[in-house]
Amino acid sequence: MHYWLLKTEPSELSIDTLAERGDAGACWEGVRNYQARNMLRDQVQLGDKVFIYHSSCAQIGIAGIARVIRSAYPDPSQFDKHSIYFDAASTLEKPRWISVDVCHERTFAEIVSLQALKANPALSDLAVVKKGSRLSVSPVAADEWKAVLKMAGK
DNA sequence: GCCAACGTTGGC
DNA sequence: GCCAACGTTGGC
Repeated sequence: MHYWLLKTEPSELSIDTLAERGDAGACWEGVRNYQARNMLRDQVQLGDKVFIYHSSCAQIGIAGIARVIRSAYPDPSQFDKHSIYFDAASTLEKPRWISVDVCHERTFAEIVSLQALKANPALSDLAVVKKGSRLSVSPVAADEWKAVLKMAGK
């Protein structure tokens, strides 16, 4: 099992919205970066745990935990002409973009802020604390996972 | 709204 | 294949 960090703008899909979906979970769609796509396709596995990170918002940071309930499959939004994620160059036979499904596991009592993440020396390698990091999917080491849980309390 | 960092595009 | 121009991301 591996750990990941998934970025989302809460106005698009927040940890609260994810919680409302319950066991059905949500499709993690709209990843349009090849490096992130490759990780979704090749490495993210059923049962993996992910941190849900809120970006571009009032409270930036890790908001909670979700679990992968369906591994790599073609991102439906690439075929949807009405979606902002529509990609005319992608075909059913050769889909270009990949989704996974995740379901909510836990919302932290308080968001573990980016500031706090940056202040923790144990997390200096976390992609999200690095300047210019734009990957929407990034790996989290087991000890980093534990360190964040500790910061979240309990 | 600003701007640094990064990714993609396209002319050559 | 190089690289300048452009677009996007995302923290501040």
